[in-house]
Amino acid sequence: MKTLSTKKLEIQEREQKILAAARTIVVREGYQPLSMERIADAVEYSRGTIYNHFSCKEEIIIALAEKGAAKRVEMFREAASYQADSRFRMLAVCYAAERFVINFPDYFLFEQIFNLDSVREKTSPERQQLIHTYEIQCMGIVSGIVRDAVASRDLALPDEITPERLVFGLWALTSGAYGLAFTSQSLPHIGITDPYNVVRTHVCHLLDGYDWRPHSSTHNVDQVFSQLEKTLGKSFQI
Amino acid sequence: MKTLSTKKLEIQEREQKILAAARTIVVREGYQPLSMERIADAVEYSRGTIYNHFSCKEEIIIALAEKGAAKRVEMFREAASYQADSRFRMLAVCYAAERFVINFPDYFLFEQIFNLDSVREKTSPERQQLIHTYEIQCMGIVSGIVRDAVASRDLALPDEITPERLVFGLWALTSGAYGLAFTSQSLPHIGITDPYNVVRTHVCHLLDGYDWRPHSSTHNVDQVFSQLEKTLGKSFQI
DNA sequence: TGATTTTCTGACACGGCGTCAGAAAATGGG
DNA sequence: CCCATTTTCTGACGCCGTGTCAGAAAATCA
Repeated sequence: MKTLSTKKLEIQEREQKILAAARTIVVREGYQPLSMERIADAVEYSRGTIYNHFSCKEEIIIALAEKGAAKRVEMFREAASYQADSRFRMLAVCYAAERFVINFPDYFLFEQIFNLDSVREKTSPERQQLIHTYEIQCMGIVSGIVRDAVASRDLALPDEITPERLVFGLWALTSGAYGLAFTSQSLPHIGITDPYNVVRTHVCHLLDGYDWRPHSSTHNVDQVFSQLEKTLGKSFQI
Repeated sequence: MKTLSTKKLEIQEREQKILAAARTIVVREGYQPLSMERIADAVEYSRGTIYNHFSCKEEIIIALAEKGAAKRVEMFREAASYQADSRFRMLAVCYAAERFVINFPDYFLFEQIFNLDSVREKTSPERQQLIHTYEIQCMGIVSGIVRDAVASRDLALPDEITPERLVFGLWALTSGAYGLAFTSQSLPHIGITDPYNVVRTHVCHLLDGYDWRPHSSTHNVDQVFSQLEKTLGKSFQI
């Protein structure tokens, strides 16, 4: 009975080892060299054994994308629980989104790969559903802050804008900017060397556009983010 | 001499045929089934001949991404030349960006595929440079409008915001939103069935956040876009 | 210890990529 | 029009990565 649990445990652990190995390869060498062979070599099991855990390479990608999504939820939750006014909490979540891509660029990459139809098609609906759930959770956290803002009169949304629509805008702005930060060659050419700062500025102006109080002019943006860095930065490591 | 030019012409035309065939396959069946074999079958030449034109599959992708980028520049140019105030012209370009992804979703997809490092790595620096140039042109058009706005006192940019930084924000917002519109399963779940409309709204509010006149409140947003649809919509077809 | 179940392995078939020697077609001078 | 030369085209070949599966190895259990 003892040995049984030993064996079962070994198998369970191996799943994580496989994912860790895949992640390491991608971090060190990029997506291109990621193959079952390489992973098998790294974990010192045969390719066949890997296939006992994951039915194809894409399932490994999606499993890693899922881990990343879970991590983001965790970070968002912590940021949103900040004891401050609604606007500050909103910026805290933006900070979390920023740290996520900076601290875990590989997770960000896995998400992008997973988003290609040709990859997603090959993955199990169950895991797709799970990622989807994490996405919904993130949006729930952020739209919750928007609702709090409305409730506390920090924000009066126009009729055509639901909290979810506002969230979508912020989501698009940040994910678009971080995507560009990774892929676009043009940014340095037009003098943008600090895309993350630009996002911060634009988020603030977008919130100002909706007249979300307290207005940018009353709070120094840099101060807000350096406070966030001090208080949240540490727990976002690793 | 006549036959020579005939042959040379045939070869030149074939290049376009190959690209058209690749595009058709992707439009009809997606990226996954795109292979040199399939393309060769479609154009009725052997695989070897295809390799005389393009050194690898990725070169075909990038060539298509390049065509798309050229198309976008053309659309942006037309939109920016609209005879109207700076804010209206800005919205015209946003409309062009929107029509681009709606009318040519495949070009949008090729760009996204090209943006993956693993794909881009395999392509020639020359073509990468060309796409890069188109990107710069688009940004030049948009930042030109911003400069016009500043010159005509429709807009007073804060010190920390250059025209390019504002452009980056709009670019991130739109490309992020359209990317999500294509890939995210979650949008319908949170009641967003018209992402393009949401983008329009957010762009307007972002411009309001920068106090770009005339302010949203004085111009009906829907009216602006329906006018754009009437005047630009037709020339953006095909 | 040996029968039974579970787990692991690597050889195999398959499919797509990129190459290249030789076939086929085009060209051009006589 | 013919044939030598050049250009273009082809498909068989080698390579690599995927996913499978029969049989080997290990674990379990009575």
